[in-house]
Amino acid sequence: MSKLILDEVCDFDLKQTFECGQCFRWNKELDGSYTGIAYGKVINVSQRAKGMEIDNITPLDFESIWRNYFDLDTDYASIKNALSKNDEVIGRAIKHGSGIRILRQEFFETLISFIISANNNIPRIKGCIENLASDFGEKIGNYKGKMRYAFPKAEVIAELTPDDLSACRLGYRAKYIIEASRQYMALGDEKIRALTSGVTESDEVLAEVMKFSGVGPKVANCILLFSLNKRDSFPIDVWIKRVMAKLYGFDERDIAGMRQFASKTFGEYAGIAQQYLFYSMREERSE
DNA sequence: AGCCAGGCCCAAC
DNA sequence: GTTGGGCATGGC
Repeated sequence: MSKLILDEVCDFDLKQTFECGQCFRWNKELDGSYTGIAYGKVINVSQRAKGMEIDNITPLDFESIWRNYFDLDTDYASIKNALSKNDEVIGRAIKHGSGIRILRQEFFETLISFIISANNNIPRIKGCIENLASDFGEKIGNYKGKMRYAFPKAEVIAELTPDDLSACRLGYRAKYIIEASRQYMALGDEKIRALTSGVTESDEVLAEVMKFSGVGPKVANCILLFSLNKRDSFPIDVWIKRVMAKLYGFDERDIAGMRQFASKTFGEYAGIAQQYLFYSMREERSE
């Protein structure tokens, strides 16, 4: 394990990317760097003037895992330009979170994490997921003085009972994640590959993902956006309802109207636009 | 203390 | 197909 320095990574702000609500296993260190876990690995990332520095990584892992995970081959500058060109409101939202990148997260982890996210708040979601990992995930090793755990495998959660999960404090969601894990196992590798590979149309993937227990329209759209590479997905939660009401004058109950507007205005990048809106709205709250 | 949180399920229209 | 009540837990 060693350090890796990446110069010239554009449009990547660690705080904005890790604290925009898309991921739950990245935590800020005292020095301002972030330590995170994905794909059974733990790395630490520091912001540098023109890029980033990564600790506890191998060059092979960078190429096979992290380049894709951080979406480094996507040109966010051109996406931001395309979005701003047709709509000046989104242009202002982009200024708040111009360094957001949409991570490409693992399917099963994203599925379970966003089932847990329903009617829940981000600090508690993170706590629940850490409980799950430390109770049922494989040990990765010690890093910065703490034992680190991978996200549990589907085959492990599928065999649990709600009682086994009581210490994780999932509340009524425990039964959903057990059932969803069983459904995931029952899908089989081939079907899962079809969903994750990107060959299937968004509508069809959405319908398939919504079959999971505990997954409704909002959670499904998050899974498509944050894991299944469907950047046109537009998750609508309470924060997006608020920001759409405030910036575009929608009635907060008009979900269908918002979805239609997002598709028409933001097109294939609706999900990325959604992240800028979400982040700008939450920034405002914390001021 | 009480409202709220990256909503979903299920029964009743 | 749509609507509304119920829901575990704990952050703020």
